[in-house]
Amino acid sequence: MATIRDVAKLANVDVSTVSRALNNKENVNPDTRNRVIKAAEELNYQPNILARGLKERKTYTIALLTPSFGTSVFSSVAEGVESAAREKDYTVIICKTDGDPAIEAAYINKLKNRLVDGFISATTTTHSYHIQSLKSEGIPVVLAVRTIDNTVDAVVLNYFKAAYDATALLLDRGCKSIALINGPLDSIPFVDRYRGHLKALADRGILWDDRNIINADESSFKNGLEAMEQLFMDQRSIDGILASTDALAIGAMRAIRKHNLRVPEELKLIDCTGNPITEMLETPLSVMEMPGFKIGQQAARRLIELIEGTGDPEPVITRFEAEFIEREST
Amino acid sequence: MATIRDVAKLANVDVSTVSRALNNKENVNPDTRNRVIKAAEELNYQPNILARGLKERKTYTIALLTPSFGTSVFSSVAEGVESAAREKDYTVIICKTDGDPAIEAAYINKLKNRLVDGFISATTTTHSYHIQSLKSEGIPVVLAVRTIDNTVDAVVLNYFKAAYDATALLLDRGCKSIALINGPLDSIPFVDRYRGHLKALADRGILWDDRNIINADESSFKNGLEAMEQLFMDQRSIDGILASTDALAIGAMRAIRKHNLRVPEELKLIDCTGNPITEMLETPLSVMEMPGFKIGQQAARRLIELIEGTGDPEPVITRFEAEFIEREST
DNA sequence: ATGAAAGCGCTAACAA
DNA sequence: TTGTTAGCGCTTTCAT
Repeated sequence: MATIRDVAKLANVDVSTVSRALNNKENVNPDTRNRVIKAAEELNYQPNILARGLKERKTYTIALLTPSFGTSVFSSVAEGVESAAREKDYTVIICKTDGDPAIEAAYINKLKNRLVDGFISATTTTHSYHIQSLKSEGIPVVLAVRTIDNTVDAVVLNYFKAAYDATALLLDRGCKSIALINGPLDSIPFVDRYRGHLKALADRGILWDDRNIINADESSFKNGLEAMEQLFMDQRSIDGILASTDALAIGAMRAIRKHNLRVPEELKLIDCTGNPITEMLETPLSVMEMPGFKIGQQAARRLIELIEGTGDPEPVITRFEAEFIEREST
Repeated sequence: MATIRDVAKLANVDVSTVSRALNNKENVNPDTRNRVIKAAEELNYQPNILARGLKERKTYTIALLTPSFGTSVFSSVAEGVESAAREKDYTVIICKTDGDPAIEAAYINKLKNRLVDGFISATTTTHSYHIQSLKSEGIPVVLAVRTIDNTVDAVVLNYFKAAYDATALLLDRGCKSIALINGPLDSIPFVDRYRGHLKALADRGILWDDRNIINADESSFKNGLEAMEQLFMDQRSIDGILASTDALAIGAMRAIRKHNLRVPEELKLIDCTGNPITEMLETPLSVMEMPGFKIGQQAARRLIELIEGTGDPEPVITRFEAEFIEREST
């Protein structure tokens, strides 16, 4: 593996000149620069990123903290992060935390010491202690999917509007009694959806029934299924469902199928996340699609701005809008 | 951020002693070691991995080359890799290649220069040039999901047996005419499944109909759907389907649903991959489950063996067996 | 415009 | 057992 020294020798200059030439610094004779570049090419020289990082105190790598990759919006977010990072010639380290604060803390503690230049935290969970402390140590962080407060950069969906619009749409389609299958209210995205749903109802002068709103402990298939079963048990004639996430929606669909209700004739459902999988189900779901890829991409771009000191030094919260995609559940 | 020097100063020893004490080397006085450890803790000292890597020519980082994370077995593989790597205190860099050899080559070229200690290539595609060249440069590589040949380490499923057993099972359940919806035959896993399927048929003395075997260009939802439509168009009375991957199976189910066939009464289906999502579908699929997580885990463990020079120096191909999980499609 | 030299934080060979 | 020292490959003052 060729080092800067080999290039210097071949080009008949000092290593410092090679460094200058290859990094497009001022004050290097065009001829010399060309000679250096040619030598570098000839030797297929690749700078040692460790050595450079040690000197520059910069690694051109970022860490992505995320609970999992599987069938959730986080896989799209991860793909977006990777894509934007690669564009800028950054590399991304994955840190699967299972949503466990201890694993998150261990990762942060290990990596912040000069193995990464910054962190993206993509999660819906609520604890924020480690993120805050990172922030206070001056290490660049950006949140994806959720916000904490206005002091830390974040890239999220306009959850409020997505839920508002979905509810309004269900109403427009003639639904008389709509239920919300939501996640835990200790997470801002779920709170916002809850509020959006209620506001849409209120704006139409509809009184809501608390029993039609289920804030499950967890956004999972099982919880979606159970929530729907509970709705059935209550014997009320729900004809519209707003599900906050894919897992919740898919779980609900399973219960609906078991009870032999026809979708969308007897019951309409809108899913507020809409990963690609929702298109492939036996009953393709109508969704307010959350652009996970774009969110990841923007989070990475913003993080790199923060790292490189370009762009707005003040925290910025970017909100994407969901797009309604009508399929067969409405 | 505390450096080794700070620790040395606090413990009143030389930096080399600190290094020895913290790395559990021989020949260090227990008292001194304790003093050093205490000082390190007090300062929350974390060794600078770049500096150590520069010296040791080792980064404790591995690269995972994979086409995508979304709804495919690769997300499980990635989770397995991350898990095993974290256990050994390694870190993993994700390299999403979209299956594009050029992106793969770019990643390899960038990272092999001392940013990673080795590579895991998780893909089903067929080209292997870059992997071979890595191997020939003496850089540790392990394949996951597919094999190339016996010269490079790999962790795979026993695809042959999975397809054989699934076919036999369908036959045992009374299917008279079974179709195989498979991926492209330039990929070893698909070839093996093809052979397993045929062998099971042959062992029962069943003549197969070539029209019942569809080797799609790509393992996608769309191809699964189209394959199934084609099977319907041929007007033959298929009563069993063996689908090689989730996407293919889910696509097939969509077509089956459209044609209003009852599953499993009129048509039984076994999916040969079985990611968690297949459990959540409206018709939960019976699967020969491919343990993606375990495969990723084992690939990472083997790679670390290779990196650290422990374990068998000869290439080893590990084959996991699929497990039949009966759900509602059989 | 170029070279000499220091130093990033660590490990390890050698000396004491 | 511990300290001294060199050096990993690079960037960047400071001289020239």
